Amino acid sequence: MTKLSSRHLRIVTWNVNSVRARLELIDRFIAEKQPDVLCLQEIKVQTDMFPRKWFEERGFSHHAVHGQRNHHGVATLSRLPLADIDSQNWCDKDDARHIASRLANGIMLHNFYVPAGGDEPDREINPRFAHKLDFLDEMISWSGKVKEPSILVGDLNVAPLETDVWSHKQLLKVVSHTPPETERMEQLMASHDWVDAMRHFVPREEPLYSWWSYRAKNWRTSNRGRRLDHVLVSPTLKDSLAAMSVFDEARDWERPSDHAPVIVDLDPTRT
DNA sequence: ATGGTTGGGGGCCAA
Repeated sequence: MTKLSSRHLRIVTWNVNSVRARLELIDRFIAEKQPDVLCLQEIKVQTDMFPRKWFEERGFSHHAVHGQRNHHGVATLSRLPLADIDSQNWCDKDDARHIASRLANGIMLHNFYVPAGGDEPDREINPRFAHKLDFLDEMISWSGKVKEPSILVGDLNVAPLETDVWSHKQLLKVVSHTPPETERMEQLMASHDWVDAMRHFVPREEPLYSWWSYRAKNWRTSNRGRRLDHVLVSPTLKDSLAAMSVFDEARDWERPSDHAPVIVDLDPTRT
């Protein structure tokens, strides 16, 4: 919007819950916030049906898309060139849950959609929860080999801190905030010394959410949110962090996603 | 303790 912010590299992560259902929302978001790189999750469309032209018309001519029918799917759309586009399978499934790409300044950008894990937080009776824990374990060992400088974004479906949920006590047995998940999140952070870019700007004592259930009426007043979306940066990128915001206004727009976009500005002179 | 909403797809399942 301002000339000042145009000096920054603006990266956004947003679980849109179907890209095709959200084009008007994304259009408005692009116009208002002028992102440079959009990392979307849950695009819910197969790769060859992704609306590439629609994004090209809005200046996002560089695409890294990993989609599938029905579920999941991730896409990174950029105004700046993307190189080394790569995706891989996780937990020996061909779910579309990850896409990697490299920005011109050499930063590797990893866009993830971690399994939600179902309702029952018991891996013995809930295979979805078992899959989620296995996926996180695989991410932890993979992350230990990630080279700097990298950025890991996405819907990780884990709210790691007590202040990342509306009630720590009431959510301890609710999938997304159980000890086996939050412990794995800690291990993931330690595996690369990732810097939590959101908490870099908001003290850990303060509530910070990025998702509010569709099922709650008056989501803003009841504010039963969770921080499921994350932006992690390599230690060498810490000094480039310039600003962060959860754009919760978009949760109030017509036909919203249940996730709000998370916006992070980097100072490219410090990357 | 329960139910509440949304999207994809083609009839309930996943979130």
